[in-house]
Amino acid sequence: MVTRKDIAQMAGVSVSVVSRALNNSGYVNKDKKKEIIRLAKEMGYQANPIAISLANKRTKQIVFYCKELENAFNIMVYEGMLETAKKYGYMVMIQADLDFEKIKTMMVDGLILPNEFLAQMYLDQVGRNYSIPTVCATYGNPVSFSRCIPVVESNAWEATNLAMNYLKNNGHEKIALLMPYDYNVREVRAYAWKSLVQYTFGDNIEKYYLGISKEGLGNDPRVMHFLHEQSSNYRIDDSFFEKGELGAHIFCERKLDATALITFNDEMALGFIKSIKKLGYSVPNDISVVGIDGIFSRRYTDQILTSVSLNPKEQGAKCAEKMIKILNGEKYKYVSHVPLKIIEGETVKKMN
Amino acid sequence: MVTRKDIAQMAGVSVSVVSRALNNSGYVNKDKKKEIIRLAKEMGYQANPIAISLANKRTKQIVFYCKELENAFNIMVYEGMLETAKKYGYMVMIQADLDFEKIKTMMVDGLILPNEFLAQMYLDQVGRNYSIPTVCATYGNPVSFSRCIPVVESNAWEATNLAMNYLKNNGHEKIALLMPYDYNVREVRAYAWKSLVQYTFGDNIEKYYLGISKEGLGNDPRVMHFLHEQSSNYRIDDSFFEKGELGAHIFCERKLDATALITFNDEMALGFIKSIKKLGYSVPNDISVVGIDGIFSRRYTDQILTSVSLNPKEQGAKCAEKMIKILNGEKYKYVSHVPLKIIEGETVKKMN
DNA sequence: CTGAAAGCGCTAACAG
DNA sequence: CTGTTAGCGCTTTCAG
Repeated sequence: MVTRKDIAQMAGVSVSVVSRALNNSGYVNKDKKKEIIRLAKEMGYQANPIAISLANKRTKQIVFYCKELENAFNIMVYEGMLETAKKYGYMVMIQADLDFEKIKTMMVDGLILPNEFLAQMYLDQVGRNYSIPTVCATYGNPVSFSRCIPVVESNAWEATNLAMNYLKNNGHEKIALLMPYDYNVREVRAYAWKSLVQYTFGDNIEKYYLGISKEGLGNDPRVMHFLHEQSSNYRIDDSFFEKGELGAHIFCERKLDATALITFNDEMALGFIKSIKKLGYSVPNDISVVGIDGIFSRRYTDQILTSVSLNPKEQGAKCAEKMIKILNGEKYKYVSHVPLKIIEGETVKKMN
Repeated sequence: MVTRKDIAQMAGVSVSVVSRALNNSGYVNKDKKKEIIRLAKEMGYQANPIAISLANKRTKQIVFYCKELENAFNIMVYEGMLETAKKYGYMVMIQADLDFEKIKTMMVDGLILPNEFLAQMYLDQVGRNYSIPTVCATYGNPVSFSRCIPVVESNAWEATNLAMNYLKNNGHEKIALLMPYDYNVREVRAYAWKSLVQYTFGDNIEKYYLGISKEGLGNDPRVMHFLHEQSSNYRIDDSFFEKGELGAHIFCERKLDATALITFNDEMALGFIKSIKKLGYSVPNDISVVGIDGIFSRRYTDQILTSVSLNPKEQGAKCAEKMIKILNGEKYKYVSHVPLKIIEGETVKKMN
């Protein structure tokens, strides 16, 4: 490996001069500069990024600490970061091995977390005696770290409201909710839905909440194979789709008279739609479905899924932007918001 | 930031002793060692990975240089790497910004490339005057770098043969091929298919090759919007699905009497199936479909897709393993192979 | 405009 | 067993 020292020797100058020439900083004789640059090229010189980082105390690298990469949503978030960070000369890498200890050994300037739950875990596990500039993508869920980590929020509460409004405007009254959690879990989509359907469903409300989880379904054997979930530190979470499928069965069994359904995310919607059709329902004639996410798998179904987009790409972009502001010591807002929008598909029936 | 020097001062020893204690190397007085470790914890010491890397001349990091992350196949490859590398104390990160120059500024020990085409581009663009241990996942395509980069091959030629055999065993004779390339492009699936159907189709062979590309379809306006493809350095390649959809239309227009179709990958199969059903065909009654990949989106369609799995996870694992052998200076095979297998789904009709 | 020198935080002989 | 010393490759004063 050729170093600046080698070039200096060849050029008959000192390393400082070589550094200044190559970095375009400080005074260097024009001719010498040219010669140095020429030599560097000729000798195939490549700056050692590690040495630079050690001296500068910054790496120009940011890590996105995210598992569940099979979920296109996260990829879209990453894509947004990547583009924005690039503009500022930063690189963003994905690190999917969720070993929090390992994060301390990473050569990066900052850390971006994909949701508030992970942020909470992170703070609990390593937050005490370790700190690196951190930004978190959030979804409006109630968490306690609110004041510790700057966030970029794509509000799932609002998203649920949007979905509800859209369905109501299309004449739907009885709207069920499909979730991967128990009825009692504090989740913002559930809050939004509950407050809006309370009057409609009254005491029956819980029936219209399809909570696909061990707690929610008790000993239902069909849910038991989702138990593997907690088992491995890193796993392909392929269960949203399956949970959606199971949701369809439960929907039938409960003989729900809902004309529409909102799902936790698009993946669950896809699973639900596949199974509900097999069970003899037609989408959207018998049941309308609205997902939340806005990922491109929406297109996979026979009818393109109607979804509330959480705008993952913009969220990612804003995360990167905020991170870079922090690293540059610039002013930044503690909380920023990402606008949402309905992406109309073909899974909602117009009742009016 | 507290350093080993600080700890040394506190403990009244030299940095070497601290280093030896913390690294568990060389002789250190037992009591002093304990005290040092205690102090380190108490003072919240965190080793600086950059300094360690500079001194050791290795980072214990590997980069997987891969765009098209929205394609679950690549994610599965990554997942395999991740797990294997972890066992050996290595981290694998994804870098999706395909700026080859940037690769030189990365603080990693090795580079894994996702396919032979990218490897070719890499060698052409930066291979001359830069070199870092590199491993490439390949698919049996004819490329010229064979001697420069160790590869882990999941052979798509074999996969195509497997698919053909499977279809033949199920009584299919006329088997079409759906590809994202022109008929004349050198691609290994096409080779395999051509040699097996030549006798069946004779001069008509080209009709049964559905090549969804600008060159293949000439001025067909429906293919024109795929032209954006070359435009950006990083892009979400969402076009396989759409190309599959277009493939269905062309299939109808050509009034093909094929009873089965093999597709370049699973994504294309999903697109094809969605559209061919809209055009009034039933899958698998009117047309059987076999994909190549074995990704989990297979499940999204009403009938689970039958596919030849290229075993992405194992391929990724082997890539990581080979890389680590190289880095450790151990012996390794230049070419390794990944076993393939048919994953039966519901998209192939038994004709016999 | 240039070069010597100190330093980034850690490793690894090697003499004691 | 311990401490000194000389790096790793680059940056950045600061005196000349």
